[in-house]
Amino acid sequence: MIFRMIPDRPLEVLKAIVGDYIASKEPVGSKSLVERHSFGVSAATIRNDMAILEEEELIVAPHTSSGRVPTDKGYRMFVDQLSEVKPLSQAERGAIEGFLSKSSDLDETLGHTARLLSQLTNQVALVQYPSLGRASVKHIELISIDDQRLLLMLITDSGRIQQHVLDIPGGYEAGDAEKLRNLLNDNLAGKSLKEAASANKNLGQKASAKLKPLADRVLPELSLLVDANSQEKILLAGTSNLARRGEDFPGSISPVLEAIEEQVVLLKLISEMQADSHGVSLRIGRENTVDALFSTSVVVSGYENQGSEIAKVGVIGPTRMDYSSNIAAVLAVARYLSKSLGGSQ
Amino acid sequence: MIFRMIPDRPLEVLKAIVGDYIASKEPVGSKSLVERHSFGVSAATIRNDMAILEEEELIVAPHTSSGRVPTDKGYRMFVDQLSEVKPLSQAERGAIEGFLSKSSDLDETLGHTARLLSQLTNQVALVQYPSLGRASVKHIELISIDDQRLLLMLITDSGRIQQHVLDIPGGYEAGDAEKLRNLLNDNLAGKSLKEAASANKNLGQKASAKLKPLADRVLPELSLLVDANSQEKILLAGTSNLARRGEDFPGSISPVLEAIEEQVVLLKLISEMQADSHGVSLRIGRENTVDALFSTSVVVSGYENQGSEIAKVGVIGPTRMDYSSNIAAVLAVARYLSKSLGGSQ
DNA sequence: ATTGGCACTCATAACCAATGAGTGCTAACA
DNA sequence: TGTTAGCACTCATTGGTTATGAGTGCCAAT
Repeated sequence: MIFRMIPDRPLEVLKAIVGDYIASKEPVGSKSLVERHSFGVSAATIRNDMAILEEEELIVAPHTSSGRVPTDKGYRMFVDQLSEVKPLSQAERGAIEGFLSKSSDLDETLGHTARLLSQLTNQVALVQYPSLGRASVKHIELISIDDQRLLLMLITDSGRIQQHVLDIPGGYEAGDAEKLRNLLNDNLAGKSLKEAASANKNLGQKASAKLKPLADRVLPELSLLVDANSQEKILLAGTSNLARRGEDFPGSISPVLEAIEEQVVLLKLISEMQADSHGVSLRIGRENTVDALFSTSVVVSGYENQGSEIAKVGVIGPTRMDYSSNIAAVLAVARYLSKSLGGSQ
Repeated sequence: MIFRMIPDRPLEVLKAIVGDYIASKEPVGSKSLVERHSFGVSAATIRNDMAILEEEELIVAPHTSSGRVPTDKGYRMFVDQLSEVKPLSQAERGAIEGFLSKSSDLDETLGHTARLLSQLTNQVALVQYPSLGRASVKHIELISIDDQRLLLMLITDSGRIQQHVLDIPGGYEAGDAEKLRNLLNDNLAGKSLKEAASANKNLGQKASAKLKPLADRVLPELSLLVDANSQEKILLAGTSNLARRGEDFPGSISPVLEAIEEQVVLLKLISEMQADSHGVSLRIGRENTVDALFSTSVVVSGYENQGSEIAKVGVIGPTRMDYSSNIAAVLAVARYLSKSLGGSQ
């Protein structure tokens, strides 16, 4: 919603301010602006333009007589204007290619992805585990731990492995576990988790009388494993990057760290974010619903498996970040991650 | 190695200095010392004692005329003198009891442990995954992902689950995977990983001709999974606690964060640490071999499964930490973790 | 619409003096 | 010999005062 049309030059000035401010960390004034860019007009003219921008709350002066700093709204307008993002360097492409070349299991892949993204952007990287929402059952395994314990495992098509140790108070027979395992796989394999959850409920009846007690114990636990909401998970990497940018945060960085360590908060936040036409979604400063993140921006993009988005990757950093390169990096990593998963699962 | 015997009162003074400094963050002077403790002597006398301590490099004055601060050596002497540690509060005991009541799988247990310990101590908590060094094979599983892919899983008696996705370029038959799985379990289950690794090498011959190609592909990968050194892993929690204590670190906390995020560094460090008679081991300041950790102290203790130590838990924080309560917390958590694992695996 | 000129603001840095906590030393004392 | 009081000295911290200068807003001229 743009209430007033903003003329061209002021918009260019905004871009210049954002660019200079990101580079210098210093509020930028009209004079330094004209000497660093070739607007072809004088500082006074730029000042007039800046007055317009200030009127629209796109920039603000920290104190009466100092340079200007972009507001959240200013950053927002800046990124919305951003038509093409800064392409990655050859070295960066190389790094991405290199890391995904080796096929490995999901845990490793996501772990590497997180590290890669944090190194690429010098921000905190976040990688969400594939949501169980759209996943389907690849395999179910029941493994005997001892005579009173079973390990229940669920493997989804996205490669996620969920496991849980079950106490079977009365004990069980090895053969029964084997039979139940087969029963489960025959009935649930290939089904989406939602289907599986409901099918699971009716499965108790299919079980033979002998199998019944064990099934009654295992099936509810399986339902728990299948419960998508309770199984969301996020991987973080490069939190030290936050610390290095400590000056960018008003008080201390510790509330920020706390917030992103609190998985629930972060999950809620990124689940609210809807990708725009470029496939990327950002929250700038106070657009974040979480107080502790009011001075940070979050950039995320979805990654896919078999054509449908299964989770998100992204970075989180100070609002004063290089949006262009961060967006590029997030997009590239998301794309490569999709490719890597699509090819190997 | 104590070169000179230090008389009793100066030692008491050292304890008082450490205590006051931990509480106040301020260098402590002779005057505040006599008024907060009842030494029964005057400030001038305390000053003489302090001169002795300074002579021995147990304390140091930040600037010519200011209170004194313990050196690493001073902290070391302090903790070595520490006969009994501060017992945990009822609430703290409750928290520990509460958390371990619910049995769950290893991942969850260790995750909870890390969070618990970080909350208990307000420091960064670290929990090492059970080392594979002394573990034994509980179960091996081969699960079909698709016709060119197998998921190889290794479950140890400590509850650790290692997995890896294998490409089988030529494809394989479902029956063969099943047979190989049985062969592996029959020959390796119950063996220690070291035994398994060597037994594994000879297993190729036992495989029937038909099984041979698949076995040749799987067995080396299994060896990799069994390789104890490459599979070490550490869980961290509460890194935001470091940030809150930011003032305690000279430059920035970011190098510290970097160092502890670098698992290899941390693993090397804690593997060097040998528990003392109380079951706890600490590195104070420059005793740490890692430069970035020169202003931190590390407190670790081992936890056990079936009577033998399998890994370590601990905390890491500024040298100016409350050693007494942190040692108590680490010890208690390690003990309860041992109990929890011993009872459930 | 653009520009040069100008008065004004205000954060920052520099300098200075006052304060006071804390020390080391010495001489007296038990 | 160990302890104490007294005293001169150091030096980080604080507060106040004063430049400095980057940057602004406004206005009249182009």
